[in-house]
Amino acid sequence: MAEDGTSKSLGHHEGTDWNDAFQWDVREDCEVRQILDRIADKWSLLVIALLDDRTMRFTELKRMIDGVSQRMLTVTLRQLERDGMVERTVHPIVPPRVDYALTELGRSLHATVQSFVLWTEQHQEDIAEARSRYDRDAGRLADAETAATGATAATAIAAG
Amino acid sequence: MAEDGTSKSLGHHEGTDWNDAFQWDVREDCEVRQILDRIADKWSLLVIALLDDRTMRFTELKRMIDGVSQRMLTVTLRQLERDGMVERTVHPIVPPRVDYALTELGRSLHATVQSFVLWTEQHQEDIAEARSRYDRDAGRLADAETAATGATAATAIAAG
DNA sequence: CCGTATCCTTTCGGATACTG
DNA sequence: CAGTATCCGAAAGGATACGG
Repeated sequence: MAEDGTSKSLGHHEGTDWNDAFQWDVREDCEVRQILDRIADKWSLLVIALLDDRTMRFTELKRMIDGVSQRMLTVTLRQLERDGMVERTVHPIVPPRVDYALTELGRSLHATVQSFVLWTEQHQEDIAEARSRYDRDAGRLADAETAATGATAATAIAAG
Repeated sequence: MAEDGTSKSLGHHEGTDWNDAFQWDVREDCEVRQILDRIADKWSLLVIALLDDRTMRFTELKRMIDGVSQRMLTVTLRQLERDGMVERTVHPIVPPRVDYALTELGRSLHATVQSFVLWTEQHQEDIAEARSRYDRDAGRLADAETAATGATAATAIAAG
């Protein structure tokens, strides 16, 4: 493993190859972060997923997601509309009818979302297993580390 | 792995193509949702991204992300460790040294994350543009819809 | 039917202080 | 260095009531 502490600064992009020198702009104002926080929130991905199938009305979406409150569905749809992901069509009839559809931008995101969901489906058992293991072993390091430090504290003195 | 067929009500439609009959398990207890909420939170993706490059220590991560508080970095790392995404190695020396590395599971996620980030980078201008447009036109529907409903309210009566 | 407005609870997350 | 514990403000999000 790498012993040296050659920490590279992430403030600027130099390497363009993601596999070699992978680095984001990790700052708070990074746009990738902003956008990701938006579309990866509690409901957005579900809305995108459902709308990729077909155009839907407000009540349809609300019924199909059915954990969502009226307020949050409205907020989510407004955000997605603002980001240019969904298009909102109001039909001026007496019982109002509003249709929501994905834009081209929204459809292009769906392909990526799909791969994400696929990964999750493929690995959910691994994760569940890892969690069980972790929860079962909780508290094991109290013993282990006390013994370890007691044995090596006098011999292993590292420089700050 | 994952050759179940018991817990999912997803895959039993004849149209297994995502483009045709796309549907998730949209419920609250959907595991895809659970996992997605975990890894798509404020810091997890950044940690995964940085650790894919190489093994890092706690302070290194803290310095490179540098918007994160000590508390949140610890919480994030514990969650990722619990989910089997990162491995934590404690060296029993006097100034404690703890290394964090991605597991195989974590590395497999990185590929997907990468495509996600790529999409965001490619479309961030479109999104910024859409937002400007939306914000500029805020309030336009007050006039438009008032006029529209006023003209059509008497004639358009739709059934419930 | 499709929202908006308000209230209120829960959660997130930073600041700080302390431990080994 | 690498945490843990506690406090507290901010934000997310549900419930409800009301409006067009």
